[in-house]
Amino acid sequence: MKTRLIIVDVSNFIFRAFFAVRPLTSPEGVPVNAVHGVLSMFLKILSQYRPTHVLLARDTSGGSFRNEMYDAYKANRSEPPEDLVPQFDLIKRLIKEMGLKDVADDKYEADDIIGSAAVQWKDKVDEVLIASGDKDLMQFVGDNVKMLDTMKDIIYGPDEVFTKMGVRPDQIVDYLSMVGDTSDNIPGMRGIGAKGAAKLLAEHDSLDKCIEVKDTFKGKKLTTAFSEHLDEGLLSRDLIKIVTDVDLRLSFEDTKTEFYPEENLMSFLKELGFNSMIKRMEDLKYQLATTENGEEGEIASPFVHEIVDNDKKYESLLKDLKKAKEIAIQTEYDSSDIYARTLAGISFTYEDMKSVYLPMDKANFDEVFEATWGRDDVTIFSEHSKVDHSYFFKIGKDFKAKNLDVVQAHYVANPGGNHNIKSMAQSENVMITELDKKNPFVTSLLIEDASTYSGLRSIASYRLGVGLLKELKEKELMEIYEDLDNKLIPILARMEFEGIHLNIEYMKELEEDIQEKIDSIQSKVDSYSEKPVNLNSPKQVGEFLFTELSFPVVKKTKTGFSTDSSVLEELASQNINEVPELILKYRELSKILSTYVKALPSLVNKESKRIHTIFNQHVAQTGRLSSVNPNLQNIPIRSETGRLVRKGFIARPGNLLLAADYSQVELRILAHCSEDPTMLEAFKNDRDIHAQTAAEINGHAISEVTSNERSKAKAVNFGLMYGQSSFGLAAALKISRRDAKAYIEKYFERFSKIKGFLDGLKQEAEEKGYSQTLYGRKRFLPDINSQNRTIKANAERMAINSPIQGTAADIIKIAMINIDSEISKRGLKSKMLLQVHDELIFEIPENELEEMKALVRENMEGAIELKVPLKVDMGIGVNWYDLK
DNA sequence: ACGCCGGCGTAC
DNA sequence: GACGTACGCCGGCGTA
Repeated sequence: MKTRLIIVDVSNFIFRAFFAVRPLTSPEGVPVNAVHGVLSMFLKILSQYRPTHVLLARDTSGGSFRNEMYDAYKANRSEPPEDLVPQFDLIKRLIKEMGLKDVADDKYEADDIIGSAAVQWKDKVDEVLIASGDKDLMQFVGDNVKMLDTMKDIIYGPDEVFTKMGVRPDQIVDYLSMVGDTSDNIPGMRGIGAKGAAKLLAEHDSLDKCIEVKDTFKGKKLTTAFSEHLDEGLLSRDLIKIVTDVDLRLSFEDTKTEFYPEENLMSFLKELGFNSMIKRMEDLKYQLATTENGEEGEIASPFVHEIVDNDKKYESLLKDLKKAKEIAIQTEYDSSDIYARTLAGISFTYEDMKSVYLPMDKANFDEVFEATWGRDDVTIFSEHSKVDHSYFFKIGKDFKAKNLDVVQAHYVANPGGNHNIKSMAQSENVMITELDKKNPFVTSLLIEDASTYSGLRSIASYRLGVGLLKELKEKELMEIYEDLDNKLIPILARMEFEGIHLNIEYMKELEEDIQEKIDSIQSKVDSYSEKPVNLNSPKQVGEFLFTELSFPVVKKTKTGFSTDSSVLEELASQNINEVPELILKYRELSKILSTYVKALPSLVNKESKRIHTIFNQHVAQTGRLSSVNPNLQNIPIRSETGRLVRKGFIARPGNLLLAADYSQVELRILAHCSEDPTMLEAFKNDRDIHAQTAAEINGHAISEVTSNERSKAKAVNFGLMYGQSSFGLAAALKISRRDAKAYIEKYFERFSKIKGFLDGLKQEAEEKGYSQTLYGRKRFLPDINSQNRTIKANAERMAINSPIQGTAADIIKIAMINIDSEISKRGLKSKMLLQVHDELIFEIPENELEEMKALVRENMEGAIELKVPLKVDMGIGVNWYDLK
């Protein structure tokens, strides 16, 4: 077995861990986040990089000989943060309990210990890995010495060092001597930067050689650097140079690592409250035990990745698949193009720790399908089942198996979490640390790498799937997953697959029209300025308005003057000149041009000639969908110019577009939940809700409400669902804070049940730690009991908004599911194309119009029974613009 | 050259 | 500090 020594820069680990891990305290109230982070990194090193020997290098609290050499050495370092200080001793104890060997020395820094160990022991071992983020240590990289960045999972050998730094490892000292190192307050040579240093060393090889020929240098910067700052360079070099003959007081053999978590360690972890770490330890023990007999010259991995490369293996895979009740499947496509992609390979996991990779050229897809997705007595765990669904639509296959999409399930169980496979594996203790974040196409990989890459993912899905089934049940979220989100997956796949037609010629014309207007505005603005102003740059606009033209500053952002539309409107109202108004117009037009008119045509699919957005169902924390590439949920409608973009979205010949949108769905949900009699009554009688609100507040009849009164009431109706304060309302309505406050008070007097309901939402969230929709979808709000007022207030607004927004999202999901099933039951040709939160858009053959209108209305209005009716408005047209 | 972030603006 | 949920463009800045 190959031997591998890993030397860990503990100090570097501690600081990185402290800042990377959120604050955490032990049951006794001691901060322990850095301890947790460091332990996590140790475990990762042990499980992922399988060292046979480990040495931990520590700093001591006092300075080193370098401080005697140079007063300012590390002078820019501040004291360690208060919360970190008590953790140093805990980490020392952790190292002891883990049985790891560490070295520290009063006179030297961790770097010197690392350098000494690397140099003194490198011939005794096959490979040395230095685990640190410190560039300085790259000077030791050589044939069998490498740097390991555990945060990024990158190993730097000589070539990688050259790629990253532009110099060879043996030039690193000279390189840093010239460039300097701000983190250690090492001056370097003023006037020489990264590029310059790399160039000099490429030409002259070393700093000494550069000094020999410095008189031939051209250019002021370079000659000054070598005449005036050479001393700093030489001092820097002495500081950077790492000592390699420190007496380590222990032998290479002493660092041999046999890691068996013992009772003392476990009880220490319990003291710290690291319960999940205990499970990771067990896993690690299991992994280490199962892989002790790695092959000669190999570093062992606990996972087995098989490749199906002959008929016998293929037949045996099919046999195994047919028997399995739970299969994790990782499909690998050759492209992200929904029409062009084909399946390149599949990785299967049906027993723990093992994957089987099937390159599709070795397989009969129909047979594979029948053994897996085509069965109704199997559960399939996978990472992106929507993609598989749309692929099966394309090739005409019927997905019958029970589907557990681990991303979607993880989202339902933890809507605020991160759902990429690597972070899920980490947070769910699945212990697959070998995963990396990249998502290459397997067609760009060697088959061995493809099988490992894909196989790790199928293994992760398998382990995640098993855990998530349990978690969904425990959190009472199984119904949300099964009845809503999971059922929606194939429907979204179908919508994405259908896409929507874009009239490219029209977009081209619109582009020219708008560009012309923009150019004319730009030239008008330029006449007010000495130099041309890039109106797309808030920085330049700010300097132009507030410095050159001396407009009064309205508000600031953290980087400078604010120039947003509210500021520009304020400036425009001062009637000083036309510039603020011109900029407002410019902003509006350039937004439409760049984000929509120019961008959309480039996203038309070559083959289908349509735009295929991707609907994400695991992003918005309330349960809403989101739409990307492009986002078809924010196509302009409010301004007329923007609205013209909608004319570009057209129906197929012989078809019409039908838009059906819920009227005031969120306010109806609010009325239902709060049971406010006035509001219930207004909706039951289908009154104009905002006018009715205004009538109530102002104490007169609905017929006497002015448009100003109505818009005030509308602003409050919306604002209160977002948890808006009087401050926010005042800003929105441009009225005084006092008036806004009085208005809100009057509102709550008149709608007293609403106040009680909203307060109840906050209180419930405080007690339970989460908010909930009518259907039971949860959003966890860990900040709801924060001591920090701002953070708590934020969480409170989420506690108010999420149940309302989330219930609306649940309702439209149900409508979509029912409509889809009704369309297929009746064999209609109509297609659901888009969802825009409270609106569905269909493409309908003309002869199905009346039937579809009735069907859509019935299923949208009937999606849920509330104490008020749900109301749907419809529009029909040949393009999206006309749907009003 | 590329990636990330802030500012801004679009939708519901 | 102050209005919830998203996505994407651009400029500017740092190399994460």
